[in-house]
Amino acid sequence: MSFASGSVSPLTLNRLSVYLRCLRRLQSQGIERISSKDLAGEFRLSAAQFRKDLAQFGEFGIRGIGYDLNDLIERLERLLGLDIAHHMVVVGMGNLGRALVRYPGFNGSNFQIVAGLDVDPAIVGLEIGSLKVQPFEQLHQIVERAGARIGLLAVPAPVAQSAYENMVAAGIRAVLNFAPVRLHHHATVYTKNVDLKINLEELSFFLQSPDQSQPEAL
Amino acid sequence: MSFASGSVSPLTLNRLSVYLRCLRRLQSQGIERISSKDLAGEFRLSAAQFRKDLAQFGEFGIRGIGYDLNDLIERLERLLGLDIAHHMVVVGMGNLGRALVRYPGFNGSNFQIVAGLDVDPAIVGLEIGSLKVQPFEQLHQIVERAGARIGLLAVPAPVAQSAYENMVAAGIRAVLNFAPVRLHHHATVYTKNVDLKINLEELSFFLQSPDQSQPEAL
DNA sequence: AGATGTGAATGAGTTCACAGCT
DNA sequence: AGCTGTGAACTCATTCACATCT
Repeated sequence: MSFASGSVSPLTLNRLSVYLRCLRRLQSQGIERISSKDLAGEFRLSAAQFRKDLAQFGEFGIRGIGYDLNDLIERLERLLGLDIAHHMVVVGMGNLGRALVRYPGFNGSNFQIVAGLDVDPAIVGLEIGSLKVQPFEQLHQIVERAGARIGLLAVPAPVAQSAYENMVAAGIRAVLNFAPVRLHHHATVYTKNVDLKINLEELSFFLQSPDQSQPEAL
Repeated sequence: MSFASGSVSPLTLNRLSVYLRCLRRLQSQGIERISSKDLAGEFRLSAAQFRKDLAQFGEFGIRGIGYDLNDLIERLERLLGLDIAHHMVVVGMGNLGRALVRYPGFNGSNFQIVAGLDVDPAIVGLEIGSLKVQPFEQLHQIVERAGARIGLLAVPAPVAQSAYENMVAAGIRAVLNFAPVRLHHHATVYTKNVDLKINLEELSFFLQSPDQSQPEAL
């Protein structure tokens, strides 16, 4: 593989995930081949955008025919790095951290939570799902031993920055930040925010005008 | 208020939420006035973009001086509809639904979960946080009585569409969908997806090339 | 004929740079 | 002098329309 991954837009990338999901659904229905037009019709996507998105990474279809589902799915999975297992650690085992550990969507996926950590001695040692909460001090060893590269940051806002820095120091290479904070983030660690309140505030804004509206995207 | 809210980009809107958060932080530090340049410097924002974003809604600053924090915060809150209480219902009280109900970030905010519902009789009746899980059949009455306009959809993927339609029928006006599904959504209901796996797959992609990278945005 | 892959055209979003106010 | 508010320039993203291949 050899694409300057820094040059691919997150928008494109997130759509690839959506495409993949749609394709798998069709595959599970026994379908083996589809055109961009039919795919778009089925899932309200843009056929042109589907083709343009793929075009960044090579040729995937057969002119005059369409796309072979098995082939396309496999190539998209490789493209997104879903052909290898990703070990993740959860930092902060409050309500959110626990929900993440128990999240059934990870079963049968290539994403796996290998440890949940917390600083609070009252939480350390608890059994959550199949994991025992580990003390935060052991972050470095755990990350190293488990080969974890992804960290899910689920601590309270005031301590998020400090926890983040510990994660970076421990060798974590990508972070999903659930804390409602603008992290001062390390340049070599891919850091993405998932912020519930920002989404709610967007809904709140649109609730003010009682006209129809659709965001779409993601 | 009178802006065609349909014409405001979610990008702008989400940044307004970020600005608001940053401004509150400064306010809590006793600061009363700030320039766009200083704000940008403090929180790695773009000063020009900050001004442009605000410009869509009127004039907020004083030329030669900057912005009055109290005034700006208050106006942004009104703008986003954060001056009124938002009642929310959670549909699907599995792990995620429970975490949402217990989420401490709602305390002291204008967002409040007034009910959690589930179809599973084994879950109905459970006490989660300060709520007792209600049977899904009562959705309509609960929405009506509580004046809930926002719904948090936290059911398994296969039943998400059907649950969504029930929510729309019950009078919900805006939905945050946590299920990994492309909903066929109703035109008059503002529907937004929050998708953990899509975010992880984005991280996965970038983990493949070990160069530095930053997404930024939201 | 039919669907892909792609340059060209359009549209959206961001940054620049400065006029205008305090 | 300093900072806002904003048209103009630019960059990024999406859509169109067609040449190209099966």
